[in-house]
Amino acid sequence: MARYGKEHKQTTRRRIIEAAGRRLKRDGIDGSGVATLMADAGLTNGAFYAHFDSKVDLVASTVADQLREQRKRYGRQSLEEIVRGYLSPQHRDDTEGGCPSAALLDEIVRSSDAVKRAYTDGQLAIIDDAAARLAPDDPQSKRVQALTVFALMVGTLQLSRALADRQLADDVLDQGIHNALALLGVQHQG
Amino acid sequence: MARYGKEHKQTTRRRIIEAAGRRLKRDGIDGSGVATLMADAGLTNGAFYAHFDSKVDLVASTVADQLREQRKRYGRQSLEEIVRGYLSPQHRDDTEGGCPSAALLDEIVRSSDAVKRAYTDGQLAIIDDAAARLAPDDPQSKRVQALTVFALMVGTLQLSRALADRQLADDVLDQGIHNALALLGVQHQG
DNA sequence: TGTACATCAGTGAACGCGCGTTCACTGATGTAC
DNA sequence: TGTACATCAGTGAACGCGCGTTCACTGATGTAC
Repeated sequence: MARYGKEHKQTTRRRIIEAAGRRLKRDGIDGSGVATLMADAGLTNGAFYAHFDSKVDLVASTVADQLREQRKRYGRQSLEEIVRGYLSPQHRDDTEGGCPSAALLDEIVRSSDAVKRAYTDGQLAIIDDAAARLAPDDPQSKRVQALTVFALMVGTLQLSRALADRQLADDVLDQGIHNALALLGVQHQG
Repeated sequence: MARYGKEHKQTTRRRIIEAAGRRLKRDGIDGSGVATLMADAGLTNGAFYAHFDSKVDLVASTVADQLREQRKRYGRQSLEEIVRGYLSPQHRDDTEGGCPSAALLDEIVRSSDAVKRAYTDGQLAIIDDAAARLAPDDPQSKRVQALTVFALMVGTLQLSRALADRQLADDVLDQGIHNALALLGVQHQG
């Protein structure tokens, strides 16, 4: 291989992390091997350790990246748009492109401290953004509420994904939107 | 080994399934090997296939058993007791003795159809019990509500487990109890 | 009552395989002269 | 401008290990005589 500009290696690292985001959410952490993760990025297994210390290092970096991207996306939407998008059939049917919490939360809980810390830090940043919208003058007062509404959304999406009955799964999403908006005190019709 | 009474093999099977319930919730499905699961039951790996067709068969049987036990336990409690017990610090800190949904839901979603079917069937039985309490004359009308409140509880417990900040994790549980009881229309103080 | 045999739950070694990780090597490019 | 060399991202084979699964064997007991 070639000697590239100094940005090349960083670009490759990003490519690995982005592909890993999709793969991990699809097959789980334990279900995704290093060779597969590298093949997804168009590379072979041997190059992995030039970019990451270990698989755990990649997982922690990927979780952090996923949450950073999610936070950026949510910054452009209203709380109601976030709730409606989150609890949509499209999101339910797109695990690999969707919320990392819904796909990986209970595997993250079982993971090493590095992964848990990356998750907690990234998630709380998203939560604090939401709390700041609920109470711009005292965000701290809305932190727990924002967390529990997010928990409701995560659990509802997971359960909707587990239900084989499509109609029931759709009804659960609609009821989840209703519950989430009610707890947020957001006005809505439907 | 000996030739035992005809109930002996069934007893051993139960022992494997009960130990597997704890191990799977602790280490996850992919994280629990057949040899470990058998050692937990005081046996060696070779005997496994005298009791189960495959690891998937054990997982499906264990998920079904876990939900059957959970349903039985909930039959002796009021809805408010269930909610308060579910969202207690004790339950959060006892993953291996606790709710199989909170520990395994997103891994179950990724599993084979046999495991998903065992999960859906067992979970809906619990949900229909709850719906029958909410509206004895028309349980069907409360099914979706019962499902979404359960989803809230699962998501809240998972998130509480992920948070390193103990105070915040406790506050999330308390707020979750408040939200769940409010959505159920149950009177409560606190 | 005593002996020979059938039963069968459980043992433990082995199977091929993919895991995370290591490492000697490759080869296209930028740099030095 | 042309050649020799240093760089270093990436390759691909190999490591020991644990995975799910198979199978020849064991040995304590119940049954037959």
